[in-house]
Parts: sequence; C-alpha cells; structure tokens
Amino acid sequence: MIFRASQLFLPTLRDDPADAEAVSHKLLVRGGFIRQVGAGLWTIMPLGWRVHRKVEQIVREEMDAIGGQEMLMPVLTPAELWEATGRIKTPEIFRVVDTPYILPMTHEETVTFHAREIQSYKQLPQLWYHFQTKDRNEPRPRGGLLRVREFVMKDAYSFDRDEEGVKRSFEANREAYKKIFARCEVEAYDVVAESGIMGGKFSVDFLAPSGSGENVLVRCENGDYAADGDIAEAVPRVPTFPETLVSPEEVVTPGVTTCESLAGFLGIDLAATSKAMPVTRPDGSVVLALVRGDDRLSEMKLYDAIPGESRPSTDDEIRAAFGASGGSLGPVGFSGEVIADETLREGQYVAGANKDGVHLRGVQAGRDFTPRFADLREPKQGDRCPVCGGALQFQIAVEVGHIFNFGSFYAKPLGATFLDEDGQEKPLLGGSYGIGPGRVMAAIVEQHNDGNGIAWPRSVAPYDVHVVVLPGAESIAEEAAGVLAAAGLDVLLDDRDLRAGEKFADADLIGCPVRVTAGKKSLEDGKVDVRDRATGEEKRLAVADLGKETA
RNA sequence: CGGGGCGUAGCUCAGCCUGGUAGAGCGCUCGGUUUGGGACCGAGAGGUCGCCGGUUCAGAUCCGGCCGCCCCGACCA
Repeated sequence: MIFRASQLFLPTLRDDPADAEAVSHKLLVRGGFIRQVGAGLWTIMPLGWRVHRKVEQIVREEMDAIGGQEMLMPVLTPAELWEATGRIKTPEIFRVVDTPYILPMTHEETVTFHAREIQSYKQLPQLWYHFQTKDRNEPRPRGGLLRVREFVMKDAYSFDRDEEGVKRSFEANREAYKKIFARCEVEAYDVVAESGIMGGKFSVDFLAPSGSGENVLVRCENGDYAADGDIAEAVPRVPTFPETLVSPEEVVTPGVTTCESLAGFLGIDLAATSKAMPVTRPDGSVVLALVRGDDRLSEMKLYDAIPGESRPSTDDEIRAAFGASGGSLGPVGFSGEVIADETLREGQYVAGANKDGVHLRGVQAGRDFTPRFADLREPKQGDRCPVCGGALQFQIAVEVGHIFNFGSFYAKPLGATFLDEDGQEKPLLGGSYGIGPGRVMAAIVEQHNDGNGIAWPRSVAPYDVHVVVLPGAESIAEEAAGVLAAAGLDVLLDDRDLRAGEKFADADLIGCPVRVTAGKKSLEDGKVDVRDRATGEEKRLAVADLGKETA
C-alpha cells in the first residue's frame, strides 16, 4: 500500500523534547511515534501504532505456534477476585472509587476464574493469552515508554496438571520469547530473576542491553553465565591479607570512619577490611550485616535474608546496641545476630572495635564471632564469572519480558481444580508470561539508532520503504511507489512540499529500513537512489527493478 | 515517599537576581525568489508568563500555598 505523507498525521520535531533523557524517549517523541498525556501516560500515535501492531503480530504468531489461544479479558475487574488471593493490598492497584472494581496490573485472578471451567486432566495443558491494557500506579514512571502507568501487555497463562507439565509449558514459552526477540532484532538474554525460594516458584527475566533502563545485566565474556545484577553471584577478587594474628588486636584509629581511610591509615588492602551495617527488626532487635570493605551491601539481599520488615538502625539504636557510633562498629563482642557475606568465611579482616576511634585487626569469622553467612554483596566491575572465572560485563538493560511459574498460588484461593487421572481433585498449576510491546519498541530503538534517528529492523518498521519525492520527479516517484506497493510493500511516499534536506532528515529520523529517492537525475536515466537506513549503503536502480531488489 | 531541577508562543529557550508596555530562534499563515542533506526576502497570526493568595501605585519578576512535569534514590506481580 502507498501512504502519502502529505495527508498523514506525522508530527516530527526538530529538537529533542526538553524533559527526555533516554534515547528511545527522545527519538520516539521526535519522530512522532508517541506523545505524552501525563506522567507515565502516553498516546501511541499513528506511526507508533504501526510499529506496535507489528510487534504484536510477531508475538501473536509465536504464541500461536506453541498452542496459545488468543482471547480478551476485561480491564475492569471485580475487586473480590483480588481479595480472594490477597493481592488487593498491592499499592500499585488503581481502585475505581465508589465501585467494587479495580483496574488490575495483570490478569492472573481473572484467568484463574475462567480456569475453574477446566474439569479434567484430559483438558490439560492449556495456554491462553490476550493483549490488554494494564494499569499500574507506578510510584515513578520514567524514560518515555520504559516505565509507564498504563500500557498494553501480552500476557499469557498456562495451566498444567503437574510439575513436569509446568516445566514443559515454561520452556515452550521461553523458546517462543527467544524467537520473538530474535524476530524483533532485540538482543535479549534470559536470566534467572529469582530462584529456589518460595515454594519452588521461579521466574526468568529477558533483559535487553540498552542505553538506559532499570536493570543491570551481568554477563560473562565467554557467554556461559548471565544474570540480573540484583541476584548475580559474581566472584570477587581475593584480598591481600596482612600477617595472621592469633587473636584480634586493638589499633587506635583517630578520626577514621570509612573503610577507605582505614585501609589507607593502616596501609593495607581495602578488601582486607570489613564494613558493618546495623539494621533494626520489627521487634526492635538489632542485626549487624557485614560485607568486605571494597564491597557494597545489597540492601535487597540483606532484607531478603532477614525475615520481617527491617530498616536501617537509627543513631540512638546503634549507640545503645554497640556503645559506639557508625564508623567504628564490628561483630566482636556484639550480642545480637551477625549476618556476614560469604566472602568473609575465610581470612582475617580489620573491623570496628565498638569503641569510637578504635578498630580490631585480625578478626576471623568462626573464631572471634559466629555469624550466619549469606550472599549480601552487590556484584561489581572486576568480578569474575562463577562458572568459568571469565571477566563479567555489566550493562544497563531493559526488562522486555518476564516469565513466571506461580504454582497453585492463584488456583488454591480461587478454587480452580481439576480431577487427575488418579481420581484426586488437585489445584491447577499455573505460569504467566508477559511482554509489553511498547517497551519492546523502546528497547528496539535503544539498540537501533544513530545520530540521525532510528533504524528500524525490517520486521517492525512502520513502513517498508520511504520514498522521497524531489521537485520535478513526482511522476517517477509515483511509479516507483507503485512498483514497490505491487511487490507487497508498505510505502511511505513523502510528497510534502518541503526541501530535500528536511525530507532526508525526517526519513533518517523515522527510520524506515529502505529509502528511495526520485529526483531530477531520475528524469534522465529512469533510475532512483536506494539507500539502506542502517548501513548507509546506496545504489541506483531502475524503477522496474525495485520490487525484486527491495522485497 | 526522600533529594535535586523545571513550569514564559506549537517546539527549544531568554527575561526573574535588581518590579515599570512580554522577547528570540525554529515552526505556522500569505506573497515572492529558491529547491539532491534542515534556504532566503517581505508581510502576518499566535501568550489569562502552571494555579490561588499576599506585598506594592505597579508582579513573569518579590513572599506564601497548591498543582504539574523531569532526573536520582526507595519501590517494582
């Protein structure tokens, strides 16, 4: 089909929007793909919607290929379904005031409501999906389409009779997702997002390296390890220890309150010091967390390691529990629980002495204090791969997909059971699989752009070919567009009354994969310029040859 | 929710400190010259300076409150 730019709503901007930071945010707004309505609220404009629909179609085809059945569940949802599962207390849920409805963040409750019609193991497995609006009262939307409060999500739900089936469904979806991202030309890695805890539940994130995003992808240079930075098990370097002591020795360290200044003062390796962070549990007890001096404590890992809702201790609590203040805390002589990072199992470290201005050398776990060990450190640049010891790369990434095994979490409270072969009534075992096409769009732009604009992969480009019409060459441009359209391509025909430079700039910005230019030269030789947006390669082709060359 | 920043024409911004007739560039409309990488000349249209209140003869400007948006952090099935 041919689409005439002169008649389209294609508002491109010359300048970056003032409030944009992320490349995808800038380019999608400048190119007229999206416009902001409020914080985290975006209209996808006609041009952007063409891309969105192409991403959707790829997702649809791959979901159908693994037996997915498309349906449509309503946005407006009875709150009672969410009361049944306890998720009603989720703070991000929008409630519709003075009604018994909510605007849900996802559809597990609703889909499980329907799964109650499944009676027998003979009907399993099932895989259902829809593309539907999700509303989430995000505390902080950001980065254009990267994090929003309302968006269309493809969410799929599987139901199985046993763990083996769950695993098959999960893996089928994982493979489908890999194909989806490959077809969209998004470089994405599936990484374990959470493992082995909470009753066998697990989930996998798909992370796309990007110029901006909210996740950190940790990846081994040899390709045998990839993880979300939040949970990556990276191996830190081995410290250079000073000479071993038979028991801890006090050393006076006036005014030394940081590990860096401590290491400098003593002339030792920063990695041979330890850092203490006290937290207070709901019952008022103080727990001391210990990591190596060159590491950062992961608060997320720490709070995961302590049951209940803990928080950093106040100065008063610290003084009461340790008899010293912030910079001089240590595990020796502390009566409460100590949680130490795994790195502290071996070796002797310098730690605070619980006296202001004094530290202890030669402090050894197991001998001088008895900690509980846990992984508490944040992985960092320079760490090695836990599989092969290779160098780890750290990249900012966008979470483009998330697949989740939730077991009977929803089926039990909602009473979605089936009769198994053995005559037993059992809860259905479920999984959910989410992709946001809008976020995928943003990730594609993050990965496919240059100084002039977007370079869409062919599979998701808003139009296949952008035909630039220069003055005098109107008829040959029409002819070229006709040949391309006859070959089954969607053609954006830029017939606007603008200068060549502006049309070229818009073509680069909008980023259709192929640009065809018809100008005065074309009148002489009947040929047009065909330029590849991504590589910049240009060739001159006869109009009649266009279809076969660019299809 | 904590920290920082911003709000003036469709867009990007200046003016505010030091109160006195609201500006520039781009875009838009009309006319003309141009036309293979964001041209030029001329004439125009376009603004309750985020909102409310206060101080003042006088508020875009000073003071107070509120709202909105962006960035960092917390949070993120």
